[in-house]
Amino acid sequence: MTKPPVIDPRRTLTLRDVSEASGVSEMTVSRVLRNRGDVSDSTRERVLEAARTLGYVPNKIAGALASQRVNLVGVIIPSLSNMVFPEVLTGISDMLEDTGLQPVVGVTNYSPEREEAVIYEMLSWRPSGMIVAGLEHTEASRAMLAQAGIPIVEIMDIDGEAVDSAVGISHRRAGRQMAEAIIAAGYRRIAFCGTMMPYDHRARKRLEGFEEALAKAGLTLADREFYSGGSALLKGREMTEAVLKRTPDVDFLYYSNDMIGAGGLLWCLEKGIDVPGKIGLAGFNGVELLDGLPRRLATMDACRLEIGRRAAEIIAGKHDGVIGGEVIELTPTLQPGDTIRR
Amino acid sequence: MTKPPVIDPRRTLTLRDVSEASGVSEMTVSRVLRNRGDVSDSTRERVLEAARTLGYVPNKIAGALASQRVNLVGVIIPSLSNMVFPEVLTGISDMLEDTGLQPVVGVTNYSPEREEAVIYEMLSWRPSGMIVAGLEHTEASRAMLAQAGIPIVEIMDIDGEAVDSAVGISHRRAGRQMAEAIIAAGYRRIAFCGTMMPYDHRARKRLEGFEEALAKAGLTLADREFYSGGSALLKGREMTEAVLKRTPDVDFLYYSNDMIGAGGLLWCLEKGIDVPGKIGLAGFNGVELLDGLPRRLATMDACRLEIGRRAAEIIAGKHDGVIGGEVIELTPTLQPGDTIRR
DNA sequence: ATGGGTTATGTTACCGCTAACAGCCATAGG
DNA sequence: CCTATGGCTGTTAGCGGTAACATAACCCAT
Repeated sequence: MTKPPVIDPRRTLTLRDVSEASGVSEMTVSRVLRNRGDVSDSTRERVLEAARTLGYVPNKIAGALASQRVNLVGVIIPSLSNMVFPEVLTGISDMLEDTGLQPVVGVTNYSPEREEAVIYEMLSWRPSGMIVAGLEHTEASRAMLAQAGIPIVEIMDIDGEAVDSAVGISHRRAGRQMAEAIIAAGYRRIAFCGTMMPYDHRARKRLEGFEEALAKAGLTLADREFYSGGSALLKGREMTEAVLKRTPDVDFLYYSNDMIGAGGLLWCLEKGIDVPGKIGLAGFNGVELLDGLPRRLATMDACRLEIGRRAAEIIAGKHDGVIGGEVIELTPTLQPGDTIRR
Repeated sequence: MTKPPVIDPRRTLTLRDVSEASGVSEMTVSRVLRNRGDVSDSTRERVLEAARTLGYVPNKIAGALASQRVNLVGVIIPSLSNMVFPEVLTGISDMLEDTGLQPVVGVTNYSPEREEAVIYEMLSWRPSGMIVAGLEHTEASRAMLAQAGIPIVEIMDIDGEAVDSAVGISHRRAGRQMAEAIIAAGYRRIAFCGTMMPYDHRARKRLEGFEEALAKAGLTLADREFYSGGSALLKGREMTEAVLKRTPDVDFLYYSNDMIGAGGLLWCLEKGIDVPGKIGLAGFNGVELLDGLPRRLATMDACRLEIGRRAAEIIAGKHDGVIGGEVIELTPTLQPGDTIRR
């Protein structure tokens, strides 16, 4: 004796429900809903009508399993509160807009272990491609990405070895370039303020490039100060005050990002310090926020939107023919603003 | 004659590969990898070893289809560049941390149509729950959410009708409360600066509540100014200047968010305007940025972290027993800062 | 030896959809 | 008239896992 068919009114609908409601096979319904193959107009109408009135939402899990196709692109970034990454995401979304591909974001909080877990989780959904911030990953992460058999694009940074493709700028060069501009402007007692996070490799590379250029000019950092956590704007103030108290003859402050730079700028202006006469300031990133500040902070644009676009392009382009292994270096432009002497 | 088994070294691995490599059935491998059921230590060892050396990553698509379980929670927000939403996300992630649930973010850019599309897309992956910002959705969106048979939590706002559960604050009440504080401080010529986005319902409700309270005191807005797009800090400056030029006797400016409020504050301080003596200022949100400003802007905390946490809690809690229909009202606290007379 | 209870592993039948192919009908051409 | 062609629809066999049940091996108490 078979169980009576219990019809649960709240169970989720399947193709079969739509097929029964419209009197055609499941396959035809599937074709209609995906706009595939030939279906007569009258049938299409009936199917769409049925799907609409039932409120049918296809099950992509089943679809993806059957078709071996997943329209997702994994995007792995260290943080959302940095403002840099949302902007990269915007670039990615823009470019993916009408490719049928969909970005899915994972956040690592600058932790390599967390990154490894997020990569594993993402790959287990078999995305069509992955975009990962940075070139530094655990051994296992690199192996997983390399094995995945999908296009991988590492973004933001190109100073290092890419698993597959890469789009970014050279942070080492960016640091160097800024140092050269500062030295050319006549500053000599130069200090650095930045993040202490051990895993912010890009900030580290900028500082390395910066010190490299200083060394070439026979200079060394006059002072340095690090922070972690808290309101970046406030930290910028505090660090600036600390450095100037400890090393009063400093004549330039290089910040590892614009937010703390802005804090420093506000503090200097409040104290009536002559910027850029007595002290020059520079940050990094070119954040929109700066437009509203009393004075334009010197900075370097990190090409965030462009990085997102190009990365997405690589993924979308590879959708069919797999090529792989491109490295695209973008060149940030130095925006001297009003905080470096001319 | 059968085809010779072509072993593609780059094809993605399946349970079968691990099972063959370790000499047990696929089922046992599955059990090991999910820590389910009884497996002897020696077998477990062998299986894990095999999986590790092969670099096997499970296929969650297949797993989800078979088990009818998906460990994803859809989170739908209007924007990532608002700083409010990343913070809500942080609250959600924190709370979901060790529930095995994973947030997946979708962005609507404040467009109801886009929201509808994103909801459809998300539901097609059959998530375990959905967290959606706001109470205003298209007819179709509401229907889809209601039909989905999963816990739905609408966040940020509670002034309206929820599909299922809701966690947020009353923006109408928040606006009213701020107006009352301003009036109590003796200000009378009060103007408003805010976003023009037609779909920022929460800003609208705050303004409605604000005007309501003004009316009760026999007052009306002395002026109003709207913006859209661009650097909020800069827009804050521009709007402030515009209002004060057009209506010089204004003695208070209420901003729809802290960023434009901060711009206004910086502008006033630069112009040497006495704040809060001649002009009072207030914003909304309690963003971290404010800590670094020369003066603390009056604002109201929107309970963003708490909202994220509570929403996640509802989703996670319902994982088993479905209850539904809770509405949690959080109460924002007014932070008078230094820009309202006392 | 028998039976009952563990513990550890294997077998079977799907989950909901789609690729690939098969079939059917009408029309057009020979 | 028959066959070729193309448009439309249906059938079959998985995709890669997991739930549920079946089985085997071993233990101990009877």
